[in-house]
Amino acid sequence: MQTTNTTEQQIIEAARKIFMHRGLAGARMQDIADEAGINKAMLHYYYRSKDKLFDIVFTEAVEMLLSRVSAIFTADLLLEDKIQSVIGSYIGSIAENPYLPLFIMNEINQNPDRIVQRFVNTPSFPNIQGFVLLLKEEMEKGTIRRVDPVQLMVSVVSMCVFPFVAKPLLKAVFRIEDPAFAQFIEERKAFVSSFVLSALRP
Amino acid sequence: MQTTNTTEQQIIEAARKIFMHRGLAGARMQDIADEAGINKAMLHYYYRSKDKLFDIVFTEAVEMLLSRVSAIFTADLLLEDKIQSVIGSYIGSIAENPYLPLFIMNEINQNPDRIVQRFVNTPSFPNIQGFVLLLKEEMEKGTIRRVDPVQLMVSVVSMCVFPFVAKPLLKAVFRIEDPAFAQFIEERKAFVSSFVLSALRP
DNA sequence: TGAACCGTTAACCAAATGGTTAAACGAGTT
DNA sequence: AACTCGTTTAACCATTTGGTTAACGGTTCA
Repeated sequence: MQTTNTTEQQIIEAARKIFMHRGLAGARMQDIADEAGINKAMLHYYYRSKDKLFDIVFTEAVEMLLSRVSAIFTADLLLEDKIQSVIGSYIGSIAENPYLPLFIMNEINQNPDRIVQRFVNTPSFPNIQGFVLLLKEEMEKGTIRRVDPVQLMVSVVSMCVFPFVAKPLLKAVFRIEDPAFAQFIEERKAFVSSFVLSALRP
Repeated sequence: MQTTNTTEQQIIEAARKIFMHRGLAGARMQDIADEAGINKAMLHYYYRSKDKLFDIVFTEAVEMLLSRVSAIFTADLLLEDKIQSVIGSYIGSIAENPYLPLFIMNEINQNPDRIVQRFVNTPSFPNIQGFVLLLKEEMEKGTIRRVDPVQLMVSVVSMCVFPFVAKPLLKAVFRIEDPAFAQFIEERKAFVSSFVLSALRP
């Protein structure tokens, strides 16, 4: 993300790129070194081991993803215009880092324990409770249909994130070529928000 | 899946299990051999190389996933009761093989070319066109709201599949423990169908 | 000038890993 | 009993890979 040029930074950036694309098991220390344009020994000089280096990249990635989820569930929306802008910027932010979700999903599945530890001290942990209450209020008032709040939240995230996770498969099944896929994503911003709002009509 | 006991079958079953959990890069031939309870050399005796063995497992998996997607987009539904049963059985079938989607998404991302070749000769390739026409008819008639058919289809698949792909993350974020997660999935069947139907109300 | 220090590198090492091979095994067959 | 032939195994091999080390080079500072 940053553009500093210190060796440490170069290594992290290279590691991020390689780990995100190939995963922990698929990444080679040599590839990371090459990507950073330095000697392999430097990786160990700055970050003792492959696991240590991976942990840094992974933690950072989780942080990034969670802060995005947080943003979407930040209170005082559900006002029709707000939900539109929030979903739009959510999809937009994933589009900037399309490999992030699959990377995280995959590594968490490989080693579910890792995430638990991360969570203990992650500051940007999504505040679910607030949003749930807000939803319940609206249902009480009758402004939206009664639905399970958690199911709803999972659905919104699903619709935003899944297209990126499944991109190559979707491209193949729906015969969408690459410039068209970008447009598909762009259109998706409007679609998802109107779809959700429509489903919530009382 | 099958319960035959021939060595060849045992190997495939073991390979399926290991590859699905660890991916191509993370899987070790020794682990597969151990899982099958045989010598490592047997793997090469029956299936020349790791890649060949992986291809078989992967192709089979894609077949499985696509046939499920196909099923959901098989014509003459959209009748309220039918959509409910189709989505229900779709989610149910994924629940029987919860690692399948993430496995495929991930491996396709690692090597997008693989899927293209597979597709040429896959019999159960989803017939999108028929479903799109059906949707357009209904929109014409005014029985459902006007939406982009592809966006809709992607949304349905997203809502059904994503919870399995993101399971560990969802469990952590929403504090759902394991028995409760199964119930969450069970409830999801009804939720998704009613959510979709509700969103499509004219 | 030269010692101390940090960043950097080439060469090296041990373990892991995919793959091979030659021999052994075992059920038919003659 | 001996021969055949598909199956199985232990031992082995070459390469890859994460990690280490010793030396090199520049900068600082006394």
